[in-house]
Amino acid sequence: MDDLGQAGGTEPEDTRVRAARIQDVARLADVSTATVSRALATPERVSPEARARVLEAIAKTGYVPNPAARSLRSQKTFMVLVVLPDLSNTFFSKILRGIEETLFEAGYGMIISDLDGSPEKEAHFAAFTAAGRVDGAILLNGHLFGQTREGEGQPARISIPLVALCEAIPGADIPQIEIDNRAAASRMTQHLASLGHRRIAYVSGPANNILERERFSGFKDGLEAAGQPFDPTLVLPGDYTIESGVAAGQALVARATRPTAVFCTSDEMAIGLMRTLFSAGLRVPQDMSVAGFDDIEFAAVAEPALTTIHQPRRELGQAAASALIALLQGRPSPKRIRLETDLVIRDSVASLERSSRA
Amino acid sequence: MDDLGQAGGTEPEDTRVRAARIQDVARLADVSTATVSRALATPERVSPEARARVLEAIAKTGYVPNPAARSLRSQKTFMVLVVLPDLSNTFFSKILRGIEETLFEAGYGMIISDLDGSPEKEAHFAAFTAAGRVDGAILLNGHLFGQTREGEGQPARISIPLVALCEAIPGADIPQIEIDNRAAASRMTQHLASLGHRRIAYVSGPANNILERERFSGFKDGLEAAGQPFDPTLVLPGDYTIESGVAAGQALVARATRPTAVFCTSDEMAIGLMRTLFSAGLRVPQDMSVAGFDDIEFAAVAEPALTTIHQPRRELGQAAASALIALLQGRPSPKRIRLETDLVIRDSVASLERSSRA
DNA sequence: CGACCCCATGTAATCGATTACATGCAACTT
DNA sequence: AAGTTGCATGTAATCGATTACATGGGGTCG
Repeated sequence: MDDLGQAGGTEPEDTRVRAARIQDVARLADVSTATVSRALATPERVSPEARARVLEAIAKTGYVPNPAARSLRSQKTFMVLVVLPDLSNTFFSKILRGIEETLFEAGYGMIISDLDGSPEKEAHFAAFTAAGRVDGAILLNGHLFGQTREGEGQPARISIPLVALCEAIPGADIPQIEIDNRAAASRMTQHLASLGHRRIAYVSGPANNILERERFSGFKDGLEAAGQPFDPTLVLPGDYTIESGVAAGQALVARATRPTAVFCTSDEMAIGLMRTLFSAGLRVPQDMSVAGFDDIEFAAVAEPALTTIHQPRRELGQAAASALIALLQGRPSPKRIRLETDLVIRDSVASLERSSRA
Repeated sequence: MDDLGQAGGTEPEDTRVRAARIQDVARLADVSTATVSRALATPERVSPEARARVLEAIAKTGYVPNPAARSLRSQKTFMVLVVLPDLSNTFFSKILRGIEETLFEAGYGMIISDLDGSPEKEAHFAAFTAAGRVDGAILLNGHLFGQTREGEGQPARISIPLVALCEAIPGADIPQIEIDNRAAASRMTQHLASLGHRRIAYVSGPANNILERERFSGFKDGLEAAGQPFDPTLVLPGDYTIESGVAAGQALVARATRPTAVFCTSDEMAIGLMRTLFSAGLRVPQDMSVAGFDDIEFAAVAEPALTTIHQPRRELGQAAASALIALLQGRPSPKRIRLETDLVIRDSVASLERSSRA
C-alpha cells in the first residue's frame, strides 16, 4: 500500500483536483442543481439569463457531468460493446473504424471485446452486458451470448439491443448487417470458370462458420451455373489467416495434378498461398490463378495485385452502428441490411488459354 | 417516440426483466446489503454460512453488481481508454490485442478512441477522461491531451494515470513503453551499408512525429557509422501508409539516378513502394533493395519477403497495460521500458555486387 | 378585478453499491 | 467476575446527476 513510487511526482503542488460537481456549478451560478441539469439537457426550459450564468460557471469550473451518476440515475451508459473473434485480424480494423465513427457522432463510446475463442471471456462479457454496463452491442462473432450452458438456474435474462454484423446469427431476431456472401462467392467462381478454369480449388474458412457455409454454397452455385461438377478433393481447409493460406498452398504444391485456379475465401489466405507458390517456383497467375475475398488494403498492392471481392468494410461498420443507435433511441431498424460487394479484377487471375478444353 | 417497430418482438412475454439488485440478494439470503457487498469484496470478513447463503442467492438471481453505482461510490470505473491515431492501421491491431488481454486479466475493460486527426475528437476524449469515465489511459498518439489550447480559463486539471506507448511523449512524466527507434533505424541503415549500398533512400514518417524524428536520427547515425554522407535529396516524405509508399515509389521511379536501396520506415510503405517498382518494371531486390520497419504479418509473405525491423507488438501492448495497471493499483511503475527489436533479414534486400566501389 | 395558467425555478427523492460507524455477542484475560 | 478484545453484522450516509413534484410570480382571459 505504499503510495509513493508512482510515476509523476516532481511537481510541488498536487494537481490532482477533485472534479467539479453539479453543485459547484450551481453555487457559482447561483441557481439550483436542477437548473444546471436542465440548462444542459433541456436549454429551452431555462431562462436565457440563468442559462448564460450556468454556462459561464461550467466554463469556469471545467465541469463535466459524472457519467457514473448520470448512468446510475438514467439507466443508460452511452457505451456500446463490440464483440469480435480476433482483434488482430486486418479485416476488422476498418470495420471497427466505421463503427467507432458512427457511434462517436451519436455520442456513444465503444468498448471492445476480443473473444479470442475463449468461453470464459465470452461468459465475462455476457455478464458485462447483463450488468447494464453497455446500452447495446454489435456482434461480429456469429452467435449470441450465453448460448453455451443453457438450462440450469438461468437467471432472468437482461436483453439489450443487439446487432449482428458480417456473420449473420441464424435464429436471432435482431438486425443483421452483412453482404451476400453466397452471391459474391458464386460470382467469383463463375468469373474463374468464365476464364476457362475447369479445376478450381476452394480454400475454406473455419468449419461451421456461417460465412464459410454461405461462401461454400456460393462456390457450388457458381460451379453449377458454369456447368462444372463439384470435386471435394479440391476443397482445402482454412481459417481465414495468412498461415492457413500458406498451409493450403503447401498442400496444393505437393499435388501431382494441380488446380489451375484457387479461390481463397479471404485475402489473407490468398496472400499466404501465393507466397507458398512463389517459394515453390510457381508463378501467379501464369501457373495458377489465385482469387481472394474481402479486398483488404494489401490486396491492391500484393504482387501480383489480387483479384478479389470487395467488401465495403467501413460502410458495414457504419451501418451496424446506425442500426444499433436506432434501436437504442427507440426507432425502428431494418431487420436485414445487405451491402453490395464488387468483383475487383486485378492481376492474380488469368484467362486459361491452352488446355482450357479438357 | 413510437416504441414499436423494434426488432425483437415475437416472444409473447417480455423477457426484459429488471436486473437483480443487491437488495434482492440480501433479502433472499436474509442478510443486509452490507453483508452481500462484503461477501463479494472481502469474503474473509463474512461468516462461512452467510457467505454461502449470499453466493446461493447470487446464483439464483443472477446478480451482477451495477457498475454505475459501484463506480459512483468508489470513484473507479475499471475502464481504460486507449487513444490511437488510426484504428485501421494494421500496425496497431496486434498491440491492441496485447493491451486487451492484459487489461482483461486484471479485470479492466478497454475503451478505444480513434482520434483520426480530429482535434474535436481529442477534446471530446479529454473531457471523457476528465469526467472520470476511465481510470487510466494508454496513449499511442504521441502527445498528451489538451496540449492544444493552453492558457485560457484552464479548469482544474484532473490527472489520471497515463502511459505512453510506442510514441514517447517528450515532456511527460509518465511511463513510456517503446522500442529504441533510433538504434533500430541505425542498425538497418548499417545493414544496408554493409551490403555495399552507397545510395540509400529514406522514406519518412509524418513530419514532427516523434517516431519519425527518432528513426531519422537513427538513419543518419547509421550513415555516419558507415562513413557515408547524408544526402537530403534521398529523403522522401511519407506518413506510414501504403499510399504514401506508393507515392514515394513513383517519385523514385521518375528519377534519373536511383538509389540502390530504400529504407521505408514502415512495412506498409515498403509494400506500397515495392508495388510501384514492380509496375515500373523494376525488380526487388535486383534493381533496388527495399527494407521496412515493424514486421507486420504481411512482411513475411510479401513478394519478395520483406527485410525489416521486428517490433514485439503484442508484448508492447502487454507491457503498457501492465504498467498502467501497476499505477492504477498504486504500485510503482518503471518510467521507461524499452523492448528489444530484431533485424529480420528476408529477401527484399540484396548485397550490391558490382559498382559497390563507387 | 379575480381566476386560471404557464413558466422558471427550487426541493428532495431516487438510482444501487460501498463503507464508516454502531451494535451485540462470544471468548479471553487477569 | 468484570473488563477487554474482536468478530459478524446491521444501519445509514454517501457518491453525483436526474426529475417528479411543489411553489411562486407574472400574464391572460372573462
